[in-house]
Amino acid sequence: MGEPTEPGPDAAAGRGRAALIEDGVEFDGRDAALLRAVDAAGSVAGAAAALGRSRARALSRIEALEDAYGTLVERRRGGEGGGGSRLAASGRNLLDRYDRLQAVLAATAAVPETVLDGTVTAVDGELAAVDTAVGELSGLHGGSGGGEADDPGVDRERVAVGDAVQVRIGADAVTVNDAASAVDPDATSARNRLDGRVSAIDSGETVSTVRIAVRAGDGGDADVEVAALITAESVERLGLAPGDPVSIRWKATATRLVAHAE
Amino acid sequence: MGEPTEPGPDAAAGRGRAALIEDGVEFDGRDAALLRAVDAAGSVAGAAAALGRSRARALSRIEALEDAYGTLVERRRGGEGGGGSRLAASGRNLLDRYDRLQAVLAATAAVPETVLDGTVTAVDGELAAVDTAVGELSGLHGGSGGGEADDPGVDRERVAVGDAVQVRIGADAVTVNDAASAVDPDATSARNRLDGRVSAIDSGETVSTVRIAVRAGDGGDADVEVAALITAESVERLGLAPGDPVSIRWKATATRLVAHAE
DNA sequence: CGCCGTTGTATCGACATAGATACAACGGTG
DNA sequence: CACCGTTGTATCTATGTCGATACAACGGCG
Repeated sequence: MGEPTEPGPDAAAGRGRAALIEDGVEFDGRDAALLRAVDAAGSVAGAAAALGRSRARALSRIEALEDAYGTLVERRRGGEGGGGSRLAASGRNLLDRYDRLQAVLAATAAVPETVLDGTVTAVDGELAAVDTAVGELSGLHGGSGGGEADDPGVDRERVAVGDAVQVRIGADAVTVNDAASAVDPDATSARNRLDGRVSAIDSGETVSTVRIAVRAGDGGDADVEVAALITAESVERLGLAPGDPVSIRWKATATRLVAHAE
Repeated sequence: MGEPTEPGPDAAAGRGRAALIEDGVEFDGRDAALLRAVDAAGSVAGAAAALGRSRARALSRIEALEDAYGTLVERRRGGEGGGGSRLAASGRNLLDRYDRLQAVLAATAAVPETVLDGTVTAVDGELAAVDTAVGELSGLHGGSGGGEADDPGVDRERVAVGDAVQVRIGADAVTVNDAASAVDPDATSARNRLDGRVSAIDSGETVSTVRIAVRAGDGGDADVEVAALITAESVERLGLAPGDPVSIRWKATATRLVAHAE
């Protein structure tokens, strides 16, 4: 218990693919490309040609999507140019939704995460407290809406006291504060707080990954490293350098608990 | 430009499905269920039977996965009980990775987000500044790794000055501070900061969604509402009530820019 | 040595999905 | 009224995936 999993750039590595689901119909990148092509070509026929796909199939695919998502494409036959199709407003919204989902997925692949093993000590609604090597942390469990249609196995929505879980802390959610000028803990909504020392700074073009070594309070374990994504400007402004004592802070609502396999 | 998109609980709604991708091979919920069943049954044959799937197919699927992800299942034939299979450590890691991805996806579906339309005013590496109705915000663009295998259309990785984009702010990344005790801006790495007034509080069991109305500086537009996920305890501690002036703050690295579809 | 249940491997058919093709319907335009 | 390119609709075929089935190889155990 409380064994820290090595954080690292590859902890969240792995590209992914995401799809929206409504009424059992998946909207994936292929569908997004189709809608975009319709928008660009002004007709389903032109879109199918541009994508090298069958026109009849493209049309029936759009109809299948519309059965689940509502009107996506306004089609008109006959008339000027023989007719044509335009993206409906709701179709554009769906594309935006997909793009944002894609952006989130790309971010989780690109953003380092810190993963700590721990055991649940208390559950209060959507929130749970977890005992880890660096002390007690609190985070959200279950997406309360992320039910899996194709994962009828164990329900991994809820956790219970005593469960072994992984605590996932996205590096983009961790705020680094100067240890000296401690912020009044009552003036902010950020709840999880740890003190540590900067152990390494990975400088990117404009964004740096700062690794903070936190003393493992439990037993004589090695230090746990927590990653934080910080703009290079902030690194400069805070004058961060390896060895500096800092205080890190992140919101419980940005912390996810995942039921650990085993 | 600067038109605020209505934030709301359904802004990020929509269930999703995610899959890891390596070497063009997708690892999805079905594969995760298979690996979990192998772990539980101790044999591929037993797992296939438990899932009602073909044993031969299950085995060949595992082989296909192992071609891309490395050894996942340690298989042994002959011997006690005729042989059997165990999940390899790397297989367990892959399952954990998938579960975390799934948790992130479920979270994005459950967590409200605020979406603002804007135009890019400056690009500096992975970071970009965007002009919106509530002033200039900075955020990350592109996942630099979220390339889509099935989306060969426009490259939506990079943005350029002048591009219309959507700024996505996850409610779980927004920190609420008491307006009175302003935090020293130089002591923290959080970069985006806005002042506003609490307009509504959606109290959940232990987590509340606080909506903060921010005056649209640009023109006479209506106020923009930004959502923040806060633990109920923090709401209590800060003594938040509708009408209260607050200061909100979130990290540029937790802000995503999405190229807007026209 | 034979039994047993498993891992390997190969083959066949069912099924779903996609492309290919053909043709009717539509409604501005010349 | 004929022309045109599009939307609808139907049908056939190719392809890939999955289940079903069959059989050889393996190795501990009685």
